[in-house]
Amino acid sequence: MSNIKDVAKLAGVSTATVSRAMTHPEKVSEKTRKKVELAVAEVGFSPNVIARNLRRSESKTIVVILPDIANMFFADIVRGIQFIASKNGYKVLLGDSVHTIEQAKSYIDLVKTKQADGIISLTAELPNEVKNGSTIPLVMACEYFEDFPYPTVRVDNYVAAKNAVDYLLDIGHQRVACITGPMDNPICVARERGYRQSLKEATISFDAKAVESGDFSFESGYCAFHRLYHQYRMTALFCFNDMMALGAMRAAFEHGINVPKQLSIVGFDDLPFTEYTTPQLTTIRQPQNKIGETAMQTLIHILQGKPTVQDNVLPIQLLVRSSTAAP
Amino acid sequence: MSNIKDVAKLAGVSTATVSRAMTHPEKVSEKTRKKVELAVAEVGFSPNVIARNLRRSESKTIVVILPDIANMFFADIVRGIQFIASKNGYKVLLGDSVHTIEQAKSYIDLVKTKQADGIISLTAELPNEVKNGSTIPLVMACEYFEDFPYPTVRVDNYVAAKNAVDYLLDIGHQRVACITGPMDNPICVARERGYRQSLKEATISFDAKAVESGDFSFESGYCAFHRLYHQYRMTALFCFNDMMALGAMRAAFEHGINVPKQLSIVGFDDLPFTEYTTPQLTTIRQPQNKIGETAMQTLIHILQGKPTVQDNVLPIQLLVRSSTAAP
DNA sequence: ACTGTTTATGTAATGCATTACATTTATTGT
DNA sequence: ACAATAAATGTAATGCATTACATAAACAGT
Repeated sequence: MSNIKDVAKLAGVSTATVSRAMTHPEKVSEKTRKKVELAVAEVGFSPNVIARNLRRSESKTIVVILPDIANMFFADIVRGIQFIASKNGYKVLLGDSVHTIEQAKSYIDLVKTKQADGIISLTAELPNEVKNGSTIPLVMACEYFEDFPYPTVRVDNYVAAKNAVDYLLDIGHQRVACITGPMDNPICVARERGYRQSLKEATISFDAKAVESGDFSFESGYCAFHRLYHQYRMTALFCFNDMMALGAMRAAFEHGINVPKQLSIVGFDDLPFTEYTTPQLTTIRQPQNKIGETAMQTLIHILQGKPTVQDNVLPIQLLVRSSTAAP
Repeated sequence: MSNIKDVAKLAGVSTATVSRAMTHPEKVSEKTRKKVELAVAEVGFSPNVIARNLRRSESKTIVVILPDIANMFFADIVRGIQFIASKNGYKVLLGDSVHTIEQAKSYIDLVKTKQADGIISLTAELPNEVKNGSTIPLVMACEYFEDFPYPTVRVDNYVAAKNAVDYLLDIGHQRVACITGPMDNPICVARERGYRQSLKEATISFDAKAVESGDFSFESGYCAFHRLYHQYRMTALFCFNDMMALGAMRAAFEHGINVPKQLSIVGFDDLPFTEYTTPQLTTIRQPQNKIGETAMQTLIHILQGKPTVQDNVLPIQLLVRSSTAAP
């Protein structure tokens, strides 16, 4: 492979001029630029980015840590990240932490070893050294935790959950059950608050029997439904994510319960295939793409030393489809 | 950040010794190694990988080009790739080409500029310079095309399709329709051959009215079903992928056709959520994870200059679930 | 004790582009 | 036409780890 010296020799100029001609064309005379361009084309030169990175001590690469690459929810977030990243000359390294802090750490180390400039984390399962604050350029998307020292991009989970339940109450439901996620997750805590607040405002008293928790998986939704079925007579069910909603829907189907005629179900996330299920799932749409874009934009600002918004809260949207109806 | 010189000074040895102590510990005396390790810990040194990469002119990074990051089908392939990659000290850069050759090219350029060591492509939408053969270390997974000059990892699409249709015929179907993908795709050509061969062996004559083509999307499956419905009386339907199968299922549902009682449907791919649909989809499982692992392993072999298998064909599996039944 | 080998360590070149600083060339003003 | 300023280009140091080669130290054999 040819290097900058070859070009310099061929063009009859110094390497400095070649470098300038390529990266700061305005600092070089028209004539020389032409000569250099010609020489570049002639030898088919493209700069060794590793050498450049070494010199500039930056990598123009960012790492996205996500807990599970197979989770559809992240696909559009990653897309948004990539869109803004490539627009700004950044590459995106995808790090599947498989829900382990150790893996996450290995990705964070890429920043320490100058292989990456910053991190966008889609999981709160991070090493403590990071959680407690560090100098690493990091943006958190979706997840977050108390006293978080990094910029965050997320939706208002409280409001989202409240909207969903408000809607169910609005169309006439009185007995609204709920399948939550793991309650050590701040997101879930916020959603549960929304659920409770909505009931409260409708002067419906909270019933612990109406709430079961899952772990965001289809199976856990399926099981939670069975538990609910035996302890609470509901006409509507709000699930903290779509996978659990689908699990519940399956369970309902097996009990011979018609959705939405006998039971309305609302999910959360708007996974890409929820409109392909039968019935199509009513759900809360998170602006995944926008979340990704905002996170990347924020990270770029950090890397450029610009001021950043510490807490980006993006709007959600209730998508009413055919899994809900009046009781 | 500390560098190797700091460590060398603190340990009272040369930088060469520090480097050796870290990368080839056996070439250094017990005593010195201890000293170096101590010094490394003391200053919190981790080698600047960019500098190392520059020296070694390798990046220990590979790029996965995929046509659509939001397509679930690729998730497990990427996982398999990442598993083997990280086992071997490689990082994985994910490149969403958004079905454009231009984007693909920009990822391939990463190899030319030494930012990546090789490519795994999950799409055949590649620039011609690559298609016609080049010196770039590249492995193709799933897709392929005629006279392909790179190692390939794939399933036998002919056999897979034949298995699927054989199964439908075995359980008693006589009128088996088919929704194909784009017929300029070698994969689809192979699958169609399988479909035809299966019919032929059962002495059922091929009927062009029984075949409609889609573009692998849910919508195209939905539309193709409508067309088929009006031109062919089928009791079973084989779709070239799961998304189209789901689209067809929805269309059937809207026609009041019960699946599987009145119509059996078979998909292809085994997307992660096909077991969560109602009814659960009978489909051909591709060993996605294994495909990814094999592709990465093959790429590593190429990078190490070892001999490689040119065409890796992995076994498929027919998953009989509840979208199929005897007519 | 002395030569011949191993083994350990150091020296310095290398990979390549970038950029501060120095020098040369071109332009402007009088 | 000459000084003064601006613009263009060159020189060489820099980022950092690696490794071929050179030297020094340790060990083995007689």
